[in-house]
Amino acid sequence: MPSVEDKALDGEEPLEPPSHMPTHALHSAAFSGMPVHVYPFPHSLLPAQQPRSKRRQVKNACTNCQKACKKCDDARPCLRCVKYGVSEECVDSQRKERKKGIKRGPYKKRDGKGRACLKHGSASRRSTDPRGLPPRPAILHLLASTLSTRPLHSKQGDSPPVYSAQPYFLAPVPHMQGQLHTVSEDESQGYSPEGFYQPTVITPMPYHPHYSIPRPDGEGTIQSHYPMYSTVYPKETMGGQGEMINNRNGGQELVVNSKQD
DNA sequence: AGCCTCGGACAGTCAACATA
DNA sequence: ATGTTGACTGTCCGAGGCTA
Repeated sequence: MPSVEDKALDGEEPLEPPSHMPTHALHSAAFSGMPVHVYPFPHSLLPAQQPRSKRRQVKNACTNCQKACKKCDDARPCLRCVKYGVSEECVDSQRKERKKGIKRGPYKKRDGKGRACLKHGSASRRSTDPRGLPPRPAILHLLASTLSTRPLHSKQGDSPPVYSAQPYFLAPVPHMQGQLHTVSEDESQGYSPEGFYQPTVITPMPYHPHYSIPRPDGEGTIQSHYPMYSTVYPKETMGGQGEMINNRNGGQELVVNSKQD
């Protein structure tokens, strides 16, 4: 069973998916002047052809994560090592040299239908809905900073991390029910019979790439470039070693010394 | 509940091969 | 020279077991 903290690290399920339509709104809002409630969109009702976001792998996991077969990240120390207080052991694993000179048989010709490689056929698997449903337009994507989840990519020296949006839908407050966009029979196939507004995409707020953690000496906080995970870091992991630097995102971050003399 | 282990699916890489 | 293919290698999901 994956532990809760691994889930938190993974950010795969930022919110517990409701068993059916949610009964309470996350919060209220106004959309196009209309009062609405914002609900997390039930995963079970997400269009099946919506691709499950492709698993993204880091280029090089640290030795600890590699050993534990757990998700690593590009930062050093990685989140997992920081969490377990082994930041100083968080080093890139060595990659073996690729074998060379291996002879290959003749190639199978493609018959003009996409890639022959079925082993990597995730794209074709995702492209069609098993129910034959037409593609649905995007459901409203709202990204609240407190609900933001995991980076699609996050790499030191790379562009700032991009975070995926959690799908939400807007529903009118109860007295507005009569103004619902009603989903046609065709549209509703495989989806909630309950109405929701015409799919609308709100551009996500840019992810704020910093979070604060208390300094070990109690003097203020430290800004780092990880998302705000639910995990609570043990105090000893900060250890007092390391130094504060200004990062390129305009904040400060703690650089942990890998070795102490 | 949290942590550890580990089998195996998945993803990325890149050299061999094909072709313009 | 450039594109394609597929073998190779690494990552990490997810299930099961163990411990506190």
